Amino acid sequence: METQNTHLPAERRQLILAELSSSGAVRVDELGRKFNVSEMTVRRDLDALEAEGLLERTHGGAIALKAVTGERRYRDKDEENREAKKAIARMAADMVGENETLIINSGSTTRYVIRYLAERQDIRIITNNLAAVAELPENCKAEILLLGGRFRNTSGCVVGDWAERILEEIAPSRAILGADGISLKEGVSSPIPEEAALTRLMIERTRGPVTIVADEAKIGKICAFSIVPLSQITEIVTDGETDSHWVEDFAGTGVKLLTAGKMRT
Amino acid sequence: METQNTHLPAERRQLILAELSSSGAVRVDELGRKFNVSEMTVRRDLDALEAEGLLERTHGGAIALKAVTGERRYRDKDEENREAKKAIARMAADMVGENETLIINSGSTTRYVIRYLAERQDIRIITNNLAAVAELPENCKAEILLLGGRFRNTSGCVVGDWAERILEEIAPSRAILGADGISLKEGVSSPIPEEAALTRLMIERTRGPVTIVADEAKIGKICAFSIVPLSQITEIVTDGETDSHWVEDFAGTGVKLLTAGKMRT
DNA sequence: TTGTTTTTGTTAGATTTTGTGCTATTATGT
DNA sequence: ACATAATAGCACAAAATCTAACAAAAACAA
Repeated sequence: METQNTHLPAERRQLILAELSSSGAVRVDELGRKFNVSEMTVRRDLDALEAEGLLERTHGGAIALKAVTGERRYRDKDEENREAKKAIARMAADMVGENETLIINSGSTTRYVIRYLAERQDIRIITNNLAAVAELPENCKAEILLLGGRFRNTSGCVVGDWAERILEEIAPSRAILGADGISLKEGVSSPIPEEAALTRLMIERTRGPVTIVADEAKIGKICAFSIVPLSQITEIVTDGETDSHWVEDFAGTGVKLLTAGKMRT
Repeated sequence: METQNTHLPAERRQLILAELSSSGAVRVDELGRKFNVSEMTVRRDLDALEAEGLLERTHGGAIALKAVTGERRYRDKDEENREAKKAIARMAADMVGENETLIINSGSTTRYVIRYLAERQDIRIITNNLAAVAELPENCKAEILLLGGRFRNTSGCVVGDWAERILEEIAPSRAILGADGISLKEGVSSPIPEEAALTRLMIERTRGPVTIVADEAKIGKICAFSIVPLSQITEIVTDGETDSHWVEDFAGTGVKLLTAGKMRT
């Protein structure tokens, strides 16, 4: 290899973090060879990064933090606000009438929606939420139709062309959708362009009510990729913690704002 | 490739936990071979993990804690022949060249194939095997494309029209397929009509070799729904337990019969 | 330039990890 | 029951890695 290329210390640490997040673990000796520095220098880098809480130091190297990377992923990432999300999901699920065909997108709140609705015999669920489908119990009754496409590991869903083309042949009676940002001026938004595009298409294809499920952390937030303005939404289901200031502001938009209480189940 | 890659102690313990949560139990000798360390080292790892309350130590290995194991479903159904399936999967995965686009169907053996191949940066995997995709680790490198369709809870896959229509636009370079029945006269077969139809279409679309993975329990079996005759198959990978009588019979068919030994990696 | 600070390399001793030989214990089959 | 094989545990030595202190090199400021 060619590198007498001397990296800046800070640059080198960034590269270490990048390597770590892609492979899960790094070794002192490997990094030393890779950057043409002594192992002592690598150790100092790792110690500094650990002091910043960016990795976990081990013998011989370092491993990624469990909370960030470790094998559990979307399984407990939504630990935060779990009870609120369950309450929201339950309320949204209870609004579904008999024999409906639903379209549901990815996200941790919609995962609970799917879990609740899967117990019903009379409905069909169309979704790109692979994580939700994979964890359904053996005895689930609803008909589940999964959209195809490229698998996004980080959010446990599929996106892309295949899903979009299938969607164009479908006219669900209702949509229940999660979103990372809900804002009065900017409407509904997502940090992932492909997921934003798919959700937008889901809304276009829906011929009945469009319900957004979002816990209070999402309210007032604006993400990089806009999905639709609020005018295209029928109602928003959120939780009791939502700032009353926002509740008032929504009053003028024509969008119903429903508040779910705490869960018991 | 990374076979003699020496893992960090902490990394190795994480991998042991991952293995444990996916298969429910691990053996000392297997782990020793897998990581190229002595059995004593594995025992020390397991003891340390038990001291942390992360697993339960047993003779010959360790088992997952019941509380942690939780929801698995099609995860432990394949308890039978698990080692044989892993060996078969490893052999089939090692046959894949660089930059290939693979089509892989549902089944427990193919789940291991996907797990192995997902570590490779250079390939694309197209599959209807939802169970396999859902359990992939965070850092998997391959591009994963999931077919859409109706979710079959019992086998953890999708089937039906959507998948078939997408397939018609694809020409993968190789197919690695599981099947429940392999017979000289009746060829490859499946007990589920929809899965049979999808697998047949996968074979039709493949422009390179078609590999069937099947442990010895499937050899000689005939299921209700025929997929293709043996003449359409390039090779079959099975395990060492297969009756030598069958091995001879296959000799005349022009289909290669490959036998995987016990696991090492 | 000069002096100061930061970064890096080297050394030596301490610590951790690992492997091996050996005996004890447990599992398995007859 | 017994015998046999597999597995576990202990102790010690060897290897790898860590820590700390000090020195050299580079970057920086005046």
